[in-house]
Amino acid sequence: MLTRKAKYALKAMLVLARKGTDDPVFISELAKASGVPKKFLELILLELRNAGLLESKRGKAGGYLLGLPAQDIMVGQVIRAVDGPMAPVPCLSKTAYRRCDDCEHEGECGVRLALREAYQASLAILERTSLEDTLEMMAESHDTVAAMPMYNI
Amino acid sequence: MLTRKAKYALKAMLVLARKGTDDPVFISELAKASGVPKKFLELILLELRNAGLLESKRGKAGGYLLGLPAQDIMVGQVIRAVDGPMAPVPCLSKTAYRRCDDCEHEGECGVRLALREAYQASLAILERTSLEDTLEMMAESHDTVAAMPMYNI
DNA sequence: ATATACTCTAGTAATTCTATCGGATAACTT
DNA sequence: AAGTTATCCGATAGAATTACTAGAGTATAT
Repeated sequence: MLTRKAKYALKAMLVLARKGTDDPVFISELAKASGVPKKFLELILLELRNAGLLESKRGKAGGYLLGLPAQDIMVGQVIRAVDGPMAPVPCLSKTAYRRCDDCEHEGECGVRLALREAYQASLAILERTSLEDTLEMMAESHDTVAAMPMYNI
Repeated sequence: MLTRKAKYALKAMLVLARKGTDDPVFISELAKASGVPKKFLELILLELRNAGLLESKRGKAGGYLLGLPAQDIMVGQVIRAVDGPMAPVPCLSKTAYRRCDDCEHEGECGVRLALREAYQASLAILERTSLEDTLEMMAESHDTVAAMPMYNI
């Protein structure tokens, strides 16, 4: 399960991506728009900024804005920035590889092999789905709903 | 990240699958073979049994054995049995669907759409990869290692 | 009977998650 | 220069989850 933190991060990033402006947005505004507790969001935005996904401006008229174009920020990057590595076992992680302390022959580790393909498939998609792509899916799904016949007039 | 519990569950199930016998195996034996703390394993095996993936025999000469043929037990089932639903957000879960309390229009929820494909891809693989398949992969990877030229004679 | 092995309910220490507090720092305004 | 506004950041705290462990109970083979 995704942590609340990662969920909040995605929400906030999507709000910023949809806004599409070059003017920074206040945390308070983002908090309201995304429904995330302001103080918690502060923390999250800071982490996203330290990961290079956001830029910030301090002082009056400060706030946050995307650090890259929305099509260059991948869903996987956002999750990884706040939740850490996504791999089901450390020995499958690309960004934070670590040997499992409990298995001696990694090459033949059943758990690793059982999860490997599933993880790779999921990762491939998370690493090529951008915020922009997500916005498009949102627009489409909205159209779909709107295009559905209204029987209950 | 997979919990240790799920990892232990997979390990134990794989030991049983490899054994391939119809005689029950002691928890203590299983604990030694899989490197899982015995008391903890007890708990895990019980859950796997309650999920129908294992059968048990009580009393002297008791123990555990697979409840189904190894090709009919899927990696995803094992994980779900001990860790609960695998979906990144409850509104994507097939087995434990729940509306997210924080998003009102589910159809247009960005988080849901951002994760949907990746989750489906991963799930599809976890639900069609059996213990038997995993054993085969283990054997293959073992062969591969063994077949590698030995330069350091 | 009795020894053996699973069953099952609690409990617990450690860690992680989900925030919140409060003050420091930066920048804009007047 | 002073005041206002907003981010920065370290510390903290309660709740939930994880990873076990204890111990009493129950079934079964011999």
